[in-house]
Amino acid sequence: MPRPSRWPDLVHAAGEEFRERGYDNATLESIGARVGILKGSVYNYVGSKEELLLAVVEQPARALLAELDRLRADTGSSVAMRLRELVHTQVRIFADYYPAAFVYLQHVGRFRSPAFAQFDDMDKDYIAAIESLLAEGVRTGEFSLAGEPAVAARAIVGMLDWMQHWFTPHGEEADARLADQLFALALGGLHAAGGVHGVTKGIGRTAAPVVPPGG
Amino acid sequence: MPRPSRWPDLVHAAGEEFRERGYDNATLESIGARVGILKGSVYNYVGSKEELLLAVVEQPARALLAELDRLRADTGSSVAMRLRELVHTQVRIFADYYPAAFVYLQHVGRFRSPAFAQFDDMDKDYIAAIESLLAEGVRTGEFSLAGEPAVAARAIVGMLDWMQHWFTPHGEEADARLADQLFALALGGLHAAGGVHGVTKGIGRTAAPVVPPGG
DNA sequence: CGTTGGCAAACGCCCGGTCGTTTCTGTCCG
DNA sequence: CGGACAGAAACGACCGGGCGTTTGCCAACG
Repeated sequence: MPRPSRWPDLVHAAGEEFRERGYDNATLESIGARVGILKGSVYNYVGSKEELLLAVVEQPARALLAELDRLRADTGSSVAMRLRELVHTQVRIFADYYPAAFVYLQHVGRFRSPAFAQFDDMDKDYIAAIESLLAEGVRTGEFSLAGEPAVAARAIVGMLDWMQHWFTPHGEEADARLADQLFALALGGLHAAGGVHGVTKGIGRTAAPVVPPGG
Repeated sequence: MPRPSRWPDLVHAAGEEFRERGYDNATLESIGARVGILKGSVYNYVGSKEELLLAVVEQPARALLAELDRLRADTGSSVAMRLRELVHTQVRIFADYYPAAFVYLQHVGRFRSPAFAQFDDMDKDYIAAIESLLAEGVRTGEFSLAGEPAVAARAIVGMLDWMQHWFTPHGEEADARLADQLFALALGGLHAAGGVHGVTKGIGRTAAPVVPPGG
């Protein structure tokens, strides 16, 4: 039996351990145990615990970054189609980088070390991009949003990012169906937020912005 | 100058510390420092660190539990109005119990100690209640949901619970406006998810459920 | 025989929790 | 008025365990 370097196994084991217990509660002993070695031996492959976290988080983060670039580059499709692409891609990332993507979400915005600052920045870029995407939809009249794009963007991001608490991959097809459902919910909310439905009549006339600029 | 017991101050300080650093990274020394005493003195008021977490999380949890009861008891109003009430109440809880409510959300579903098991149970009840609320809306024809109520419920919960990453209280009025926006987004998504909009045509015909029963 | 990679043990730090001691305050007597 | 006393509350040194990290040693292998 060939004995490949255990680095990838350790990263994978760390991802699962971080997801189940959280980075702080996960121990190198338990991570090592997953690949059948003791914690001291882990250091034959790993420089530090933080390096493991970085490795876990790196791949989904890069995938998300690529999606961000794609979203910004795409100016041809309608806003709805771009949003659909966004939702589908994010669900795909959850499935493909499971559970690493969940570890990323658990820690985003809370990274301490400067080595992770790029991820926090990326997160801000991501929400800003969605925000301006929605603003574009309003500007071009594709839908009419009574509220602020900042709120809608955060609602959509929340819907997607909260998936870490309930989503498990069920194959490409089922995951795509799920993405469709989420997309329909998101897009419908945008269309309806113009005040179509009677229940919202007379409310939501926003004078002052409700989300601070810093967000 | 009267010298009240420092228990409430300590709970408040702990709430802020837990929110900013996370429970694990927060130290009794830093919590004590916030009220001007050393960590040894903290134990004049506090039995353990976990007791502090319990105290922080208790009040917002009770408020949420009350909302859950209210939601279940209310069978007179329309599903939309009940959903509106739900959204408004949750935003109010965020504002009133800031930052304690955020600490609760950070830890919900991840509590280790049996003293916190009740909260995890409550969380499950909460999402189940929303799920059956949406199912009722479909049954009575108030809206037509092509997807599964389980998905829509989780999308709404995600939208609300993710607020921990961006919401800060801005006064009763502004917060209510924000709740209205969120409600409009949620309700619109439900109405539209029946397949009203052309973009969703031909997709989202769910044959197999996409969220496992255990969720 | 050198390299690889495993193990066991130890180190050092952090932090929750304990405890003997001090300091302050207010009250009760003489 | 003033000294004795009690209780509250703060201090700060210390303990013990957990865990990241280091180190020394040894077995297997080419």
